[in-house]
Amino acid sequence: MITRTSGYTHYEPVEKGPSVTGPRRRVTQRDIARISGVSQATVSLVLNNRLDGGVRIAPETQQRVLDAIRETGYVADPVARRLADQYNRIIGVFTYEPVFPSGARDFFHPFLLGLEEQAERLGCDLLLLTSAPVDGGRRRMFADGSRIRLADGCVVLGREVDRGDLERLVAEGIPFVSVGRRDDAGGPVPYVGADYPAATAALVERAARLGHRRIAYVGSGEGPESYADRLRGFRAAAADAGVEYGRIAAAAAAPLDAAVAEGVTALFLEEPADAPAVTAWASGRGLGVPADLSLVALGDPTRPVSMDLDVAGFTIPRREMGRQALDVFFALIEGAATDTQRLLPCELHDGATLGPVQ
Amino acid sequence: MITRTSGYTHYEPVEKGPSVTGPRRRVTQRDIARISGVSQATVSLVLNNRLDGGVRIAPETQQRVLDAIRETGYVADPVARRLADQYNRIIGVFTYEPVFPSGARDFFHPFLLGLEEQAERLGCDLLLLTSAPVDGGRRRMFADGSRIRLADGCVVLGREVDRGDLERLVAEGIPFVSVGRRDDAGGPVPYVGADYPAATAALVERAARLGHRRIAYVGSGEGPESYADRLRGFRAAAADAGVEYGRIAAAAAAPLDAAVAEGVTALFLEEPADAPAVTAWASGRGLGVPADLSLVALGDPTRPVSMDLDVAGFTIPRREMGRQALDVFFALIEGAATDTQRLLPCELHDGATLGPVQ
DNA sequence: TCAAGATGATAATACGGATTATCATCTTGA
DNA sequence: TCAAGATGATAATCCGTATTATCATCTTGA
Repeated sequence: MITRTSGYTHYEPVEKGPSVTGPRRRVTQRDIARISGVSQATVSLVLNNRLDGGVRIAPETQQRVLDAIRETGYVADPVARRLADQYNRIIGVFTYEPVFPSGARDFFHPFLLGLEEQAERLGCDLLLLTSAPVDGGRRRMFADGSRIRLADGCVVLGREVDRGDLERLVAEGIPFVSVGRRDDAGGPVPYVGADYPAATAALVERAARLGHRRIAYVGSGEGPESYADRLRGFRAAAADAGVEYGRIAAAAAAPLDAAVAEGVTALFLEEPADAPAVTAWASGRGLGVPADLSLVALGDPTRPVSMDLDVAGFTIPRREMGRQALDVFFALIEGAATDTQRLLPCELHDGATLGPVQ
Repeated sequence: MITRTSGYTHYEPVEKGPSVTGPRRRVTQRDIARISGVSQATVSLVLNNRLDGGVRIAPETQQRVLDAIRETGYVADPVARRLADQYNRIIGVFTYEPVFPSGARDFFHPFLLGLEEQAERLGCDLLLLTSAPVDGGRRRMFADGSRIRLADGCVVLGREVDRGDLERLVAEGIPFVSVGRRDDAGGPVPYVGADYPAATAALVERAARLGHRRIAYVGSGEGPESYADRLRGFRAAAADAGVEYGRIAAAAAAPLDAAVAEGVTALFLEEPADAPAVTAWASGRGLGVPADLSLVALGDPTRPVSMDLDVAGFTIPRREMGRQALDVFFALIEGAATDTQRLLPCELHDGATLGPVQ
């Protein structure tokens, strides 16, 4: 059987009806050349201002070409440029989940805000790789007919990123930057992440200063790098401060009860979204927060309407991460020497759930 | 002086340092051809399964080619593909304001949601035209070096769209669709809009049935098409229902006072975001809502609004508008016969501010 | 036996732009 | 007067793929 490796479908070859304007043809350098009475090569040279080397074009000729360009509104076809040249100033944005989720409290939104802001500043466009086929709820980066190479490279967003995809990006030498720290994948992965270890450690220290002697990390501490980073920071800081610590696998009633029974006085939630559930559990047990038990969310304090509690935690600098991701990307492309692995500091948030031990 | 018309700057031609993997060259059809001892054309033919017409390739030959493809992991370069074809399945998204505003209740968000959803379904990518220069707070569509022609066409978003830009889009035959109804611009403008007249009329009729005999439209009724549409629907329905009506230029205290003095019992707000201000004014005057005065918001609030009042009005089907915008766009591209000017119904929202006249 | 058809594959070209080698033509200076 | 250099512009080629026209070679039937 012959499989279609390309996976690409043309627009329907429907015969176009009698359109008013006729079939739109792009204005090409050939057209500009014809209009201004020069060759295509000349147009290209003028356009790219490549008059440095041995090439020279008379000022009047240049002007004629530029005039024709202005009149026609000519713009170089980025696809052609990409083929001949190497870059087209299009930066792909790949996400495993839809870029625009329906939830109002959108996780990706701030990242995109930063990306867009910087893209505008740098004069490049963002290509949302929406065409990547979705398989089992997640987009596939390298499916047949993958269009990821349309752009100069890409920014990878996602709570959890496929290891294989990263390896392939590295192996194929496709320039890319991950938003969020990633472990090596057959080579160092460029990223701009949040400094979870430092932020978590700072909060642990704060708890220690407030007199907490037994604290617990609530969560798996594995899976996405961000989870592992939190746990790592937690452990290191607790050990440094001489605080006893343990880990609770999930924010369920049984393990939480056990922890409290063992004298734990502060809970550090890997997943900030667990805060409401834990609060409800505490309330059900008659535990006052922070009087009897302190609560820290290791990430952005999520405050749904249902919760009146101002949970202590830290803020991930999402917008700035987006911005710097593009900076790193350009540094990669241009071969500039910069740190291509950056961890940005998080802003600590005091909140009202971390108090002294009674 | 030579001006750079293209606005395009190459990435710095900096010499890349000694990379570990070296510059990996893509595997091309030529490579496959060499490996399997055939011509590049044969590879392409096998790959695309174009063996229907006069072209024939022996099964064994096909197998050799397919084997080589499998061994090398060859993937067609989408860029070259686009060049050979006419379209690149990239759809530009142009907005006059930043696509990702910081406001939580983002006005554009639902539109983009629909666009992304449909783009994924149709297998095309969205190009956010972020490189368009901003001039006086608004993006310029046709600035020098505009990259709008970079895509197969574009979707235009924005509360208010520049007439000149639309005319140029029409004149140049660039396929495009406006999200939101637009007046003709040197030709019919394809759009997917909200049916403001119908929604507004429905609310007017409802007020009439509730006994209101004097009602007022609060707003300019001009500027964006959406304002004019609301006023038109308002006038027509009021006349039909035999209700006396007038217009108040702005949601300011003086004209509102005057209206009430003249016996107006229901206010229809062109700009839903004015609701809080009007509510505050009513409360200040001791007017009960809806006991003494009914209030209707003609649409969704465009600005984040915090209000305890559940204002009667209607919901703009933003997500669906985004979806159908892409449908219309493809219909244009493919020359399919469809209505390229669509008004989608809004969903009426009862709320608690429209009541019977006491 | 040989023209007509079938079979299998390729050369050539297009797509639009970037780049290099090359070619005219014009100045100079000796 | 004429070679050397300066000047201005272009032809040719490449990038990777799709497509069409064309070309060999082999069968077949009368």
